[in-house]
Amino acid sequence: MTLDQMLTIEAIVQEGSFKAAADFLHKSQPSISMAIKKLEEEYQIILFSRDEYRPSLTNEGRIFFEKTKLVLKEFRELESIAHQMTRGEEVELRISIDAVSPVSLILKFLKKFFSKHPSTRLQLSFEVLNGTLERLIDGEVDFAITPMHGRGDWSVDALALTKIKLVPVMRSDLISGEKITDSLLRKYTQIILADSSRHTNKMSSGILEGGKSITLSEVSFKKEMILQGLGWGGLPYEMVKSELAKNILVPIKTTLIKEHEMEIFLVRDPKRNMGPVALELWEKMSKELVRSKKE
Amino acid sequence: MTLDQMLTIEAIVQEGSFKAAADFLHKSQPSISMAIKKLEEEYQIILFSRDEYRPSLTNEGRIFFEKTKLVLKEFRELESIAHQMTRGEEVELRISIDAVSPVSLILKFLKKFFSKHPSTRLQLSFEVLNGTLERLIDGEVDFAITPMHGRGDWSVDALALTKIKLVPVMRSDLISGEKITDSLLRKYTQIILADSSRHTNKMSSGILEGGKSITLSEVSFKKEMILQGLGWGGLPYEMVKSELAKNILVPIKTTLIKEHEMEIFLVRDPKRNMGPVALELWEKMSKELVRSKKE
DNA sequence: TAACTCGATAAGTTAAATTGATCAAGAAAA
DNA sequence: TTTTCTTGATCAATTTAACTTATCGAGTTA
Repeated sequence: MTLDQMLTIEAIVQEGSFKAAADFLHKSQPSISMAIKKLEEEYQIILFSRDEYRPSLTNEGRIFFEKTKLVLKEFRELESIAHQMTRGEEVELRISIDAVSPVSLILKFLKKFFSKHPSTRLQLSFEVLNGTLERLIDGEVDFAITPMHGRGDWSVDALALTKIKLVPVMRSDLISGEKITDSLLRKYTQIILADSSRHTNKMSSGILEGGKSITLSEVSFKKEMILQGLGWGGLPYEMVKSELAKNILVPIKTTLIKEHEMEIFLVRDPKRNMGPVALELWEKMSKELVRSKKE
Repeated sequence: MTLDQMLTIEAIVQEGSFKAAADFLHKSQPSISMAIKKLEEEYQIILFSRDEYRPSLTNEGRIFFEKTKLVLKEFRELESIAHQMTRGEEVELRISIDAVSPVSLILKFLKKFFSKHPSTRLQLSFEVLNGTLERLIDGEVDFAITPMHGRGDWSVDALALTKIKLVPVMRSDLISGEKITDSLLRKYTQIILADSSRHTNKMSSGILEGGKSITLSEVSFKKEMILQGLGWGGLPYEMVKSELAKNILVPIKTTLIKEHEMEIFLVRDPKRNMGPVALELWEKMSKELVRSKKE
């Protein structure tokens, strides 16, 4: 069975006769007859009844054709993807986002951007610390959105998007007005996000030496644990803004642990060539996100 | 793009090299190289990277192959259906059931039967009066389960399955102990099931001449309307058993309108040849349904 | 009845797939 | 290290298949 045979069946059903199907497919009539005959011989079934003047699907032919339509549907989608690739358009764009990034801001932009590129599928993954850049270097994603953690040993193109404030917080009722010191903090558990990289060196950021700590992999879990009073840890300001205003959480400021700003970058691998959609994303992202920062 | 090319990609990915794929597909290595080369030229994309010792899917190749797998999945299902047809097994069996039939009894049997034939799909349709037989004669279904309405002008094979009692009923509070006569009945609306046939002569059964009537196409609606007191009409005894016992509905017996028994037949078109599954159904249905009638 | 349609068939042509042989390059084994 | 094996690309020769033209009988339309 070949795709040509399936297309032939479809053409016959659509056009109503072998000859008309031949014209439709720019082939000769015997070619159509042969294609169907071979298919019928292969499975020893009769697909079309030729008893009457107009050919009609037999019972088995009808069932066969129903399934054939599904195969052709998938096939045409594959063809469409292939043609999109021919034009150089990306079929999918994969972006790895670090957990501390201003996710809602970024998602808002991405949603708008990809609504203009409906044939390019966005695939997001969320990583922690080195995980984002590792995925970029490994070629698993096309872009990373992440802080750079001051290290320049990655050979990547980075584009500053926005700044976030990382605030160490804990529940206000845990300390009840007491002054927070490093030694006090050591009594409580520090909730730490685990570096999600797999083969580059694991790194850490803002860890208080000598204290108890719990490591986990999801920033939403981290916030939840801090809110439950299970410990303290750094979270993006935007994420804890309302809890700080309501005094549920309080910012921590000691000699070792304090809030600090981080620059979030859009990062790409210069060794890999970007398609037109990726290029447009790269250019629009800086403009639009800078503008939205002003608003 | 051909199916062979898709199968070739799959074989390369699966076997890990062009040569291994060639062996797997019982072809020569240049044949594999050519198949991929042609595909790559057609869409001007590179599917496999040959830079390293082992070939690996490129980024585009990976996306292409992901969709290819879906096409092949549908294709193999079609092949499976075709092979099933080669063996003579029915892929689907369509049965048209008349609304007055003991549906739950029949469905119970069919469920059991088709659980033993998982590759044969059951397709049921519900019709009224001549609709079932018309669909059989038109070749739209393989079997009809229906009463025969005494007419022998259908050239079909019929197998008596079971008997049902058709009881004319109405709401008890509408008549409040009054004796039911034909003239009394004419004051109320008769709820009639419409014959669902499309081109043979419409027929009717048990209609009281000279009375008001409403015609509808669903037996469940008919029961609902009678229960709501909107009129009277005949319903299968099994369907109104509990309402009769609770005296919500009462049976009607006049000179013209009274309960009568109907034989339900399994009917097939002798002109059409049955596959093995249909044959088994034909044979088992009489035995099993007769047995279950005794129970 | 004549002109036209339908699809099947046969013979001849053409295009395509396939193969075997060979090559250079990389990997594995001695 | 050298040898041997395996990787895929390439070329020419062969085989296979697909396709076309011409023709047929049967059924339809004017």
